[in-house]
Amino acid sequence: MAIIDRKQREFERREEDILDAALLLFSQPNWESVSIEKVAKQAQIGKGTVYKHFESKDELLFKLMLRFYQGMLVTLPLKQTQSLPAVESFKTIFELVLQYHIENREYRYVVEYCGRIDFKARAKKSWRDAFKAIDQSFGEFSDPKLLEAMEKGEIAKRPIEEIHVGLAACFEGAVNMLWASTDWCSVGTDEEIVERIINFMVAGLIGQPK
Amino acid sequence: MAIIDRKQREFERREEDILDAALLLFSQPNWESVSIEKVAKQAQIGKGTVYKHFESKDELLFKLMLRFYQGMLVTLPLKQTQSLPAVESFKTIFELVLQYHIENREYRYVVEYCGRIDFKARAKKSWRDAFKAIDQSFGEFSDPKLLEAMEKGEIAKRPIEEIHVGLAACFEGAVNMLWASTDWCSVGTDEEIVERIINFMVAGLIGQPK
DNA sequence: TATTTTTGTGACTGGCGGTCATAATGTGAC
DNA sequence: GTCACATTATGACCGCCAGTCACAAAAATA
Repeated sequence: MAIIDRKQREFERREEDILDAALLLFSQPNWESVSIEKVAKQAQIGKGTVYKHFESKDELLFKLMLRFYQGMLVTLPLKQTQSLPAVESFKTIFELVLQYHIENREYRYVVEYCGRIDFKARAKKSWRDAFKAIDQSFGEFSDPKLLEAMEKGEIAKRPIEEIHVGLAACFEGAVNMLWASTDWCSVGTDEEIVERIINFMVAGLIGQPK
Repeated sequence: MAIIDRKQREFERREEDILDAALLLFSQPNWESVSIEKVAKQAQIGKGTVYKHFESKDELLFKLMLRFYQGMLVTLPLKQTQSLPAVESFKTIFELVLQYHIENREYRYVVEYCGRIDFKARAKKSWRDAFKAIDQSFGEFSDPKLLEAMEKGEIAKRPIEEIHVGLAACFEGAVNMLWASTDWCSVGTDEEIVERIINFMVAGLIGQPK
């Protein structure tokens, strides 16, 4: 048993090694031309071995994306915002999430790749489920706060889905902006973008009194 | 001269033919596996001929994307919204733009492809300029309305960039949602998404009184 | 040590984007 | 009509990649 455990651990450690090597290469602008063979070389193993751990390049990228979002979920509840008024609390969370994206910019190509329409379309059911679980975590984290804030009249009363969809769209667009900004027509520094987006999101969050 | 003109026209017509053939193939879910050779076959010409018109597959896709946005610019001013109050006018425009995306769903893979971080990173200067010009058209179309609405107190006074960034992010996220919805965990029908997003955007547009 | 099982490997396959020598076509002088 | 020349179209070819698989190396077991 102890042997199986050790082997198991070694196997998993190697998986982490591959992921680390892959992220190192996939964080470079030329990431599209990074082949599995190069990842294998970086991890100092053979190409075939990579396929013992990940059944496709897509799965390797998907696992990296999962690591990114799980890391985000971990950092979120650390900052205690209970004592703040709801709107301030959400503002802090928005800032945290956007900041996390800025600080973990090395994942940008990977995360964007996994957000592509056709990546999603060919994603296996288990991947969709993993993704849904993350979405759900966010919902569980924020929905009680939202409902309470509506009850207290701090934000306009309306179907919670409206806020979900609005914030999700805004986040997605904002992240794309932050991650692409250096390469494309810049729309300002990261800080400027964050500040502007957050003001806009807060306004959308509060909503208009009926 | 007349001959050059005719040849020129024929050449351009063939370019349109290639673009049409390409869109037909690139609008299918398997678009990623569509090679230039298949596009050529669809257009009933040789592979090399395609490269006489477009210096790379990227350029072909870029030209298609331009067609999409130019089409959008054309449809926008058709709907006269001058007489409406600013907020209602913007609401109508939001709806028009989102509707245009829904109705021209066949461009979704192409437009998404050209929005990728690394596509933008390797884009030639002339492509960036073409894109900037489109952005500018949107600005010229909406900025006067925005400033007037601020003056009249219909929306909160603040730097116009805040609205730009917020709306742009929201649009981008919303479009992604609409275009991916069928393939991914659905967040509602197109109509529901549009309605929710628009409410959110309007709230963000109006902003909070200081 | 000998045998079996597990794990690691890189040569190989089919298919891609892009190139380029060559073929096909069109043009204008005579 | 024909011929020399210019223009345009072509697909065989190159280097490269994702993924496979027959086999080699290593580890476990006897």
